[in-house]
Amino acid sequence: MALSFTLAKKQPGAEMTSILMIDDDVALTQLVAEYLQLDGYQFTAVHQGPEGLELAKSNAFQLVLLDIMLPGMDGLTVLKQLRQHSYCPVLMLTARGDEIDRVVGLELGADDYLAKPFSPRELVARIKAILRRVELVQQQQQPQASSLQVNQLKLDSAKRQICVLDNPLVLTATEYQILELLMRHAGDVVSKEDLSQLALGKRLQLYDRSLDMHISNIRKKIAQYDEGEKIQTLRGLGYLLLQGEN
Amino acid sequence: MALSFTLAKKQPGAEMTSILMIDDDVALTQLVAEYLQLDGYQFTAVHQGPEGLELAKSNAFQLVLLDIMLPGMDGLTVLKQLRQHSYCPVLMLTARGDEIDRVVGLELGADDYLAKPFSPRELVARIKAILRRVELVQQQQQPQASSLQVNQLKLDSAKRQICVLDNPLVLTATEYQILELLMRHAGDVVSKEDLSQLALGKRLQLYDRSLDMHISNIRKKIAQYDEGEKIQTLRGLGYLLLQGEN
DNA sequence: GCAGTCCTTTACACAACCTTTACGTTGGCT
DNA sequence: AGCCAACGTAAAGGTTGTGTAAAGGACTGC
Repeated sequence: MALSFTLAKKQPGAEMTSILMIDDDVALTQLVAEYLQLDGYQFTAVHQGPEGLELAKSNAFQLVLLDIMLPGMDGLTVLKQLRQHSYCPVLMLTARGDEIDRVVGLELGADDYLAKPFSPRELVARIKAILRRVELVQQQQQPQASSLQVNQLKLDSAKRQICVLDNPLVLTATEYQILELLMRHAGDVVSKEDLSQLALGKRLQLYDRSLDMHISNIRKKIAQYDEGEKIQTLRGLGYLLLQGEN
Repeated sequence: MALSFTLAKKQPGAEMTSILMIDDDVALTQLVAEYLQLDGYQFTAVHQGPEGLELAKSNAFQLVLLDIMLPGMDGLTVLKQLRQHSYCPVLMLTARGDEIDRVVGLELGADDYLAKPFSPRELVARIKAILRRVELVQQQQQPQASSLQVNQLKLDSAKRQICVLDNPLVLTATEYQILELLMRHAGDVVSKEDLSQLALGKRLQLYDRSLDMHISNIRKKIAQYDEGEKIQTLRGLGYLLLQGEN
């Protein structure tokens, strides 16, 4: 028998963001529960691997906090099995300095990691970063305007071309991706982390300057035709293409 | 997030693109259902081989997602039997690193493969790539202008001849096909993958340089008569015949 | 068989590209 | 002011994709 799925309608705002935590440390999960509920998240905690895996696989959660040191089923195993079914974002919780787990975890498809002990504030910040990025990605999957204009910049995504004052820019594939992202979010700050993951396809590492170089090169190319059109830097936050009058 | 999603419009009144998924993993089919419906596709899932085969044979679907590991009837068997009746495009879903299934599948006429676990984003991208290519093929089967001119190049498809500054080029069948494709899409980037599938009739493999050689030979032949008329390379993207003034 | 034609593979050179390095500058902080 | 982390960018380094000659196969017609 053929099953046809109809899409459950998602009301904006009606649905809370649900977070699942898989960690055997009950006291810790209670602490985290308090903080996340204060921030308006729906929170669920389980203390065993298999149980957590089942819940995570249900795709009922927008994010999973996964402890690596778990009794019974190892956290990395949980992650590996989860990844067979779901791309639900996972934030790993590792013992301090456990470099190996961290690397393996990221390779298995974790979205971020956080070393224990962590401050609740930092946890919330990481969670927000992941969720914001997921939303960016989903936005990118939506059909997008094939052409748009920001000040003197004109984007033609069918031709993969960006023009400044009607002069086509000669951009590399990466430069094009970065500039397109900035244009599609003109007026918003785009963080370096987001740019790196979406355009370069890798997490931003400490002392990684390659994104800065791409921005530098894009600026140089734009400046050939228009000295006024500038990518703004917001120190510590990211980059911004100003929308509207200069 | 906005609830109302606009569909990527094809022709007015054209029916929706229907996709059939044959996979025993119910949770996975539900996840895929959500994503594809968000993208405006009509989606149907079945969990058994024979049932899927029947549906696929009905030609009611523009594309079939086919899991290789199926209980009852093996995915490769389904594919083989489907190919006796239909040329409906098939995207195989294989276990990671299952090289053998992949190769056999492509030989049996699958259009692409995707290793599990995959990200919904990647799945959508692959689907779009296949559908775009299918559209290109159908476009080619339509009656097309029997002659057209791009800069100094003149195509006479009745004679299967292409002239540069009125000098007929001596092209092999493959070279003619490639150049015709580029001319009919002058001004657009044509990916190496598309060129390979449409002109050479095979998927582009890693380290496969034969397309490069054909391009090289075509360039040489064109250059005999006109040094200015050039096939442009867009690194990592494909080739392009510039339309209009040089 | 053999020659001819065509497609593909191999091999090497090169160019484009991305990243890293290194050093200079800026801007927020105490 | 002085410090320090973040940023700008030129130059060097490493990687990858492309150009192309030449060799290797596959096929055809004689």
